[in-house]
Amino acid sequence: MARNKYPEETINQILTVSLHLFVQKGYEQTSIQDIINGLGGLTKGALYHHFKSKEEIMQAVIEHLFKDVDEMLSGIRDDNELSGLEKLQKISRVSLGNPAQDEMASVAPNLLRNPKLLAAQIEHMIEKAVPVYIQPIIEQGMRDGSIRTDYPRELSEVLLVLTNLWLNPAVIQTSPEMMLRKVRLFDDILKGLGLDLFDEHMFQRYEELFRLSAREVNSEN
Amino acid sequence: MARNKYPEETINQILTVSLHLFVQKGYEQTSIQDIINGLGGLTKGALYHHFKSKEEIMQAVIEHLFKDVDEMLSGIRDDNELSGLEKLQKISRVSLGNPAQDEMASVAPNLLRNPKLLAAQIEHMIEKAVPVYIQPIIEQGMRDGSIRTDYPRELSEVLLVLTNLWLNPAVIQTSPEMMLRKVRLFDDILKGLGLDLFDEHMFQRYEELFRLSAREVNSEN
DNA sequence: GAATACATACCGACCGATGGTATGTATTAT
DNA sequence: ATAATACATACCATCGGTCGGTATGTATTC
Repeated sequence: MARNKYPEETINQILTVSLHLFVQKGYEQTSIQDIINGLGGLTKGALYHHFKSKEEIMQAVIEHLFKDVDEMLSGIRDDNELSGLEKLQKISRVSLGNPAQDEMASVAPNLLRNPKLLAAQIEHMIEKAVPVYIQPIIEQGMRDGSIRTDYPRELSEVLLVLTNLWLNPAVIQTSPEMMLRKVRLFDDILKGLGLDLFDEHMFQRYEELFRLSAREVNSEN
Repeated sequence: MARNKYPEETINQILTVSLHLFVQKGYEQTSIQDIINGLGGLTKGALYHHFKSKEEIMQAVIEHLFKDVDEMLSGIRDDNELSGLEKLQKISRVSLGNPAQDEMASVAPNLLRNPKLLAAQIEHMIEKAVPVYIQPIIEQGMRDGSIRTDYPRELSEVLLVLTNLWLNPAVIQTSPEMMLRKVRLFDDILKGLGLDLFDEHMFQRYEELFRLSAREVNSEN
């Protein structure tokens, strides 16, 4: 293949193809040859010129995968108009608001069959999302009086563990009915901690989703 | 190598060696040759006579790994002397009671570096521990009046997700100090749900653990 | 209680595919 | 012109797995 004047394009293509394969077939089940085959003429030498190992490709893919959510979180964190609580509300509205459209979930239907990706998500959550975004927001909430807790760090972790793992259908497959029940219990838990993240509007979305799916099941007869 | 009159011994040896390697180096990083090398003269042919793939060895190892905890859980579940709540209390006493001695945690210090094992644990939790043990116990508690909830299934999942993932130092590495704070927040969450799982005695253990570690840090000067 | 028939435990050479490397060549930047 | 870069090609050790074969066990028959 002819040499590309703009090697970034090549790199991006490698990452795009790899992302698709890693997410579809799983990291371990994707061979370097699979990636090369999806690259339209590019060869192994080219790939190993840009990345020094399969693992490094994975790392780059992960980074790219979390870039969007990181930008969303930092945008909300740095919004000067909102209280701590309002920021948390906004985050849960965005990340739980469109249950079907979550990029990660939509492409990786079952993270348990993709353990490497699952571990990467947990690691990102603990090493980055909690200390860099959620915990600072909660601490702001403690200062501005919108959130009251003795455990900012620990509460951040609980919030993310529950939303990103327990409420994540890519980790625990969940029917719309059960998802509605889960969200209600989640709301109970948060209310018990003095946190009020959800408005009626959000429940209505899940209820609608539930009613839609129920109708589908009925119409299958 | 001479033929073994009791082939179960051979199988058990394969499983023992594999468990050690999988847990120490990780599943993907353990080669069949590694296992064979640890087997004292047994060869590849023998190994593949007893197991048809590396994956099947992993499955057998996992099963063996969860046998103990399963027996503990079913024993408590079938205890006719206890209320539902008392059973939950007993379970958390046993599984959170000796933080350092948890078999799984002690052998696999970092599950994020062993994603396959992590996924297996989550799967076991959702597919078995919740529906077979915890949920029935909670439903008993609803009948005998010791537990009040509208979400037996969902509450079971939350309990296990928080204890087995969030409170699991093999998943999220945690200092004794932070572990104490986590357990306190966990207790707050449960109390908010009307669940009272912990007695003072348990907190004292974690506090003691904390004080011990603090002294260690001081004596390092 | 031999002889026979079959099942099981194990051996070790071999296979294609895998992730990775070494080296060569053409193109671009300086 | 020359150095750096983008890519190709040939090659490597190791990987998980297969297969034909042997030795040793057990059950059945005579």
